[in-house]
Amino acid sequence: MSTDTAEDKVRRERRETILRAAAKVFAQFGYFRAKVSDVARAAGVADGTVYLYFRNKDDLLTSIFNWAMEEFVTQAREELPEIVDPREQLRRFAQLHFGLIERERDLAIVFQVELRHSTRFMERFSTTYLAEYLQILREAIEAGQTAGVFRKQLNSKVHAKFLFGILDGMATNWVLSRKSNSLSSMVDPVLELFLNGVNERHA
Amino acid sequence: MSTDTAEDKVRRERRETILRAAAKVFAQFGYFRAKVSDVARAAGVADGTVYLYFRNKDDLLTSIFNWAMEEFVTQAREELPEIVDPREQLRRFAQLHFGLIERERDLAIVFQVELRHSTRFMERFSTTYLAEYLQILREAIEAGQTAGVFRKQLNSKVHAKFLFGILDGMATNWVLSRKSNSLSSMVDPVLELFLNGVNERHA
Amino acid sequence: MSTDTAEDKVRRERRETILRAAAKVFAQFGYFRAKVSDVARAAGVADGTVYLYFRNKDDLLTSIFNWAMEEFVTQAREELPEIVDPREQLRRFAQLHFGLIERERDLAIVFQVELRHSTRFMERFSTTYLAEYLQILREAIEAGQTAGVFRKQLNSKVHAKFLFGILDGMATNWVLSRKSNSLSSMVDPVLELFLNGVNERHA
Amino acid sequence: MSTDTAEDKVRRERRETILRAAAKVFAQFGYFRAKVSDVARAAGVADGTVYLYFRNKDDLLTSIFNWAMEEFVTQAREELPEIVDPREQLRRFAQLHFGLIERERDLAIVFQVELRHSTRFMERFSTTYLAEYLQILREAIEAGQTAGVFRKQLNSKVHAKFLFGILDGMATNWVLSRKSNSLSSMVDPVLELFLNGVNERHA
DNA sequence: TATGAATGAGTTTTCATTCAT
DNA sequence: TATGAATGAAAACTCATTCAT
Repeated sequence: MSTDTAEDKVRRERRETILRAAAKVFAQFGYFRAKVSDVARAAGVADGTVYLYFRNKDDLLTSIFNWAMEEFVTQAREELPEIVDPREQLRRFAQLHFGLIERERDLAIVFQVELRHSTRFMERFSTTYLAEYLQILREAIEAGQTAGVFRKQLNSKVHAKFLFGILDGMATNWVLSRKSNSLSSMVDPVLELFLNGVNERHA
Repeated sequence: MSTDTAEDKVRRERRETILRAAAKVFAQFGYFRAKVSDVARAAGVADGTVYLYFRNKDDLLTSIFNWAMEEFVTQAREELPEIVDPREQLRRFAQLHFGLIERERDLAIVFQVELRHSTRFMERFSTTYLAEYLQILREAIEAGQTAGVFRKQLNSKVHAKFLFGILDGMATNWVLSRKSNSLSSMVDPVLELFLNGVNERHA
Repeated sequence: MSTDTAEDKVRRERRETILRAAAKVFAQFGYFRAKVSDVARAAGVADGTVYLYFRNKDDLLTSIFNWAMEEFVTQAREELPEIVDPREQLRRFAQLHFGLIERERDLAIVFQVELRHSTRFMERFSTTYLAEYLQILREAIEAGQTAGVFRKQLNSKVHAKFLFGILDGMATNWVLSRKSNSLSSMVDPVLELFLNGVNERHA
Repeated sequence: MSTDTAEDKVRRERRETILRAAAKVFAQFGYFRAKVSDVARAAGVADGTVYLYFRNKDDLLTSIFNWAMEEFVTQAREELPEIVDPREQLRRFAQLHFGLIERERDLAIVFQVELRHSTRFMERFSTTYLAEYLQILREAIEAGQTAGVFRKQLNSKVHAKFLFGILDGMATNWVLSRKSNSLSSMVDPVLELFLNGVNERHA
């Protein structure tokens, strides 16, 4: 407790300021076209200050990634267990996913677009957060199979990937399209499609 | 016709050599990390020669994009009309999509990963080829609705996007994952899911 | 006198702490590669504190230089007059020189290596301390000539430079070599050579 | 033969132009204060061109070092065997040393001053060229001992170091002093001192 | 048409120094 | 006096593009 001083707080806040500025600038220009000095200016600090909080330009990207993923996975792990119906779990999961994307558009652009061209990020993503993401989906699907609402013979791992693919693809589309009609409003149609696809009645 | 001399042919072939080299190099290093001289070396020509066939580095990317999209759309426009069942049209469409991705892995990496971080490309893609892609899907869906095999009340435009989202997302996953179990083999499960989702029986 | 308060003493001591830290750090990394913050850390003070005692990084180097030279020249000026034989004066001088180098290895590295690349330092060194150093040697040589133990026709100024050149060169070698067998033990062989070279018997 | 084309020659000459420019600029400003763009300007080429011939700034320094040392050692190895009297061999060696220093003042400044603060260079120098330099001196001294003109009991290795120390020290002094009265003219006095010091008559 | 050496604009990163606390 | 976070100037190095051959 006593270790979290006022100075620590100031430090944490400034770090987040720079991180949000980086997300904004990377979202606007793309990671490679963005200059560190753009980030600094957007954060209202001197160029050198960025390097007091982050090792280098690359570390900014990594940190955005970790920040966003942790927020999402933590939230999902907290909320979902409270929901009984597996179908509603999946719906809630999609809402969380799309909600975060909508709330943090800059982060989302970076995440959906900029991070994808880095093998390193993608490998790390695949083995850590994505694995966790898919695991959460899989648990819900298997719960649904156990509960008799999803067809038993479908491969929960494959269908978890399907659902991720759909949600991720739509997120990318939304992020890349200017018009920006609500992404959240797509949750119900998408889930309807998916749930129809896996529904027990259609064995 | 008579203007398409042997020299023109040589020129066209060398252009394609460079383009394939660019796809390979961009796929390996990423667009921004790839050097024009890497492309030149991979193509077996001098650095300057690249500029005799392409305006600049950016033009290489644009050209890869157009080349790949044209091949795909042309093929789809040719083959699909010959298929009667709208469900088989969709399946064939997915096969074409995944087949191209598998056959031209370098192109696919560039297309799925590198092109995505360019707003300019994505805007252009959205308004031209993607529009055409979605239009093809939409026509098949509407044909299915007319034929009474797909639910009438579903929004053909939205569901075309769904299917694109799923296919595109899976293509990205396949491209980014090392393991590379067949992508084509996923066509049937994916289509099963989608067709179940839109099937008339599940109104 | 009464102005030399306890506070002054604290100040003087802290100044020396920083100076020794600077010598150590410069010796280890070289002046240009050494950071002021390295010096501060080695001295156990904050970066800013260094600037309360020294104008800038350069002033640290200048101050090391003056400190070392003053100690040496003062000592030589005190001890040598008490020695009668000019040959023993030269021997004692060499002992003082090598003894200081051995005792203050960090200072010596800075002095022998780091200071040499600065024209400014070397000019200042040449016109002040080196001049004094050579003057001391010259006086001993001339005393030897008067006493009839050194050849009269040799140029005392030139031979003072010779001896400095030998001693300085050996000091540099010792400083740069890892092995570090005693430098002091070289005093006698060196002096034997030099004294043979200038001995009256070989006119 | 046929491999040394006109292009190779142009390349070699341009490399040397840049190397000489680097020596000049490093000599004037010191290695750390000199900018690569200063070197480029002095050589009459663009900044980037420097990097077509040298890996980095450091490589410029290394290359100056190798160039100078190779020229000296080669020349010494060629000329000395033709001289019979070991005393004249030493004298000729000193003339070559001082002659090179005088002829290539920029190189000499870099060599005597700039290179000395680099542990890396000094280690390399000590184990390669300096070792060869000392070996040449040692052979001459031992030849003198065999011929009965130098005292047998003196340690040839130690005295080779002495002579190097004297010559190197004088070279450094000459290089650092503006006045620049001839360095070559010091060869005879220095050698007189040294030869007197090692002369057989003074056992 | 093909070449590849030369160019020089552009960007990340470091670190001496300052100054509010 | 002491601190150390913030500053921003400065420089090495890269690489897309040009152009003389």
